Amino acid sequence: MSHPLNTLLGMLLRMSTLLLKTLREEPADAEVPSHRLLLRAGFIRRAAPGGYTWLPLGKLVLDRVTAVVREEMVAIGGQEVSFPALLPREPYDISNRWTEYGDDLFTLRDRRGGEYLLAPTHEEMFTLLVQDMTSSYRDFPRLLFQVQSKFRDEARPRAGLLRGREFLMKDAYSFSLTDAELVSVYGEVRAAYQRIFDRLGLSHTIVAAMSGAMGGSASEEFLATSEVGEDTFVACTSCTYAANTEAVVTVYRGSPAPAGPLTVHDTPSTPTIDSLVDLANARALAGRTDWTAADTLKNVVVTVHHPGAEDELLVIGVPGDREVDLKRLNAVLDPASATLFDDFASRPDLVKGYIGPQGIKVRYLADPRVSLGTAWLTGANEPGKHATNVVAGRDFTPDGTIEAAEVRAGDPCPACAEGALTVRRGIEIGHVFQLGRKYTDAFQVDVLGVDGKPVRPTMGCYGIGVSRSVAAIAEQHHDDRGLLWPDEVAPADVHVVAAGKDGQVEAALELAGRLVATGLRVLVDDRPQLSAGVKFTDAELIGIARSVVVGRRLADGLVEFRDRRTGERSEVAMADLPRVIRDALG
RNA sequence: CGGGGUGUGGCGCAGCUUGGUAGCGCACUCGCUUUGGGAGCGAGGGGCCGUGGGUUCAAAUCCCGCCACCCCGACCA
Repeated sequence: MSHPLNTLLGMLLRMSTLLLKTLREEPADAEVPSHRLLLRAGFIRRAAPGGYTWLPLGKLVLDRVTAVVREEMVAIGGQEVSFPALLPREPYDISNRWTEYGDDLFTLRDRRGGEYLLAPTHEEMFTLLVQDMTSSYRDFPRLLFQVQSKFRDEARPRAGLLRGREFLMKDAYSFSLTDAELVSVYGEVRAAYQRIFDRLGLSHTIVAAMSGAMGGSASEEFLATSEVGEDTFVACTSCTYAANTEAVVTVYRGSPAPAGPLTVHDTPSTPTIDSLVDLANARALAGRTDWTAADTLKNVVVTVHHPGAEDELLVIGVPGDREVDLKRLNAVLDPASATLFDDFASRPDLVKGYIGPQGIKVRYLADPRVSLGTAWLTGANEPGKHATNVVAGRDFTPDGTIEAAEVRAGDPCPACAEGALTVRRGIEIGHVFQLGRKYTDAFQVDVLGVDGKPVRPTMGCYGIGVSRSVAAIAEQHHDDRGLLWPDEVAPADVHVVAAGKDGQVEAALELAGRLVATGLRVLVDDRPQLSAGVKFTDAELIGIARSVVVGRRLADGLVEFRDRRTGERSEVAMADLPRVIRDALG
């Protein structure tokens, strides 16, 4: 319901009429802090599987976040457009993403049977638009963006806003004629992203990343540091290297010692690495009693699923002290995906527990640590037998290397000699990458160059999860009493609480009106017949950092000013309040 | 899609083992009192117990199927 004062510079929100219901109890369905608090404080409501309604308070925050993103994009020359979310199949067939995106794509048919999709991102449409509206080098470079709902049929939506099937995203695309120009635009967008996330109060790390289903190269992610984040990343203790674990490059800095001839040993009942190491030490295989899991070569069989094609069997060799990280594996295989193979009955040549790379009949990819000349204790491809001194390059030759082994804290940094990696978690709030000509090639976009010959533009692609950022902010800015929004995105500048019955509500409204007239955005708790305790608790839950209590000192013309961040509480004359608030807001 | 869990007024839960037609706290409505840290008393309103089938004189409760949601794993902003 609008209020006459909203026409002035500021904004007045009255809790007595606001569509708001705070929840005293924890919602049973919500696990992570942002989800719990946003529900409890009345910012969002679940409306569909993976879909949330933005309530008035939440919508204010969402719009503030959007405004920051928009400002910074415009500041670097971005031009805002808006595409339909409901799109026909054809462009996505041309880019092959109708198939590559797979089950994550929401598809539907119209009444004539025509096939449509709800767009997961808009590379195709931006590319077609630029093709349609440009014709020469004079039209470049261009940076276009939109802020729009995206749709992805996530296998498992989770954690409220953190992973929905419908979510708000800012997606931007740059079109340049030279690689150097792309690098330059990329740098500008990257810098704008840093400003955006700084303004949003999001503590984040920029990490090297894989480019995922969009294709391309030179990819970096902005990860908001958070324990509930779904991404794991590493950072070096002594240099600036940081990477998503998916993108970590394994370094092998050893130099293999000369090895004796390959020897096969009877090793009954040793189908696991642990049992093999125990037996090797007990029997002193090859005269050694210092065998560890790292001396063994573990060979893991996976089924690779290629979109729109036949499945393929693949064996991956990793040091026995490491697991195959399916997340990393899937990242390097993208758009194909892999699952562990377990139908060993159908492949007698693959002896479960005793597989070795020597003479193997399926495609074999090895961890970089399995480098030329290294010797391993591994399976002999016969039940109950293993072999020592199985040397890479002599006894077997992998079909290639693969980054699929788990990354661990303490692993050597690939970028510097002395550093070790630490492992942390984060929420992916932004992603920038140099897409290249994948889409301009697919749509054969050519424009006339200076020399009159056709030039094919190269693209950059830059995304920010806007709704997800709201959740990330909530994750980083809350305490045990509730949310605590950074000033830039708070639903209001100040929360005025009427505590008392002797005219405090009327006085609070009058005071709120005066603050609004100075341009402040004010949330006033003018709910009648509510105890002060309820109002204080709700104020803390909602999380506007500055509050003003109109209460028992009203008769003396005094109110209490509170700053939840500093814990400061002071008595202030009402006349001084606008200045005090301005000072606090900085 | 694999594993685990849960579906009972708006929210949080009990009842289910041992079938008998639904209850508690919060929220909501009305009255009186109360009013600076989640008020008190009294009187009320609101639920085809996720859904379809079965067993039974009788099903929230027992049996079978389905669906939804949450968590963990595999995919993404």
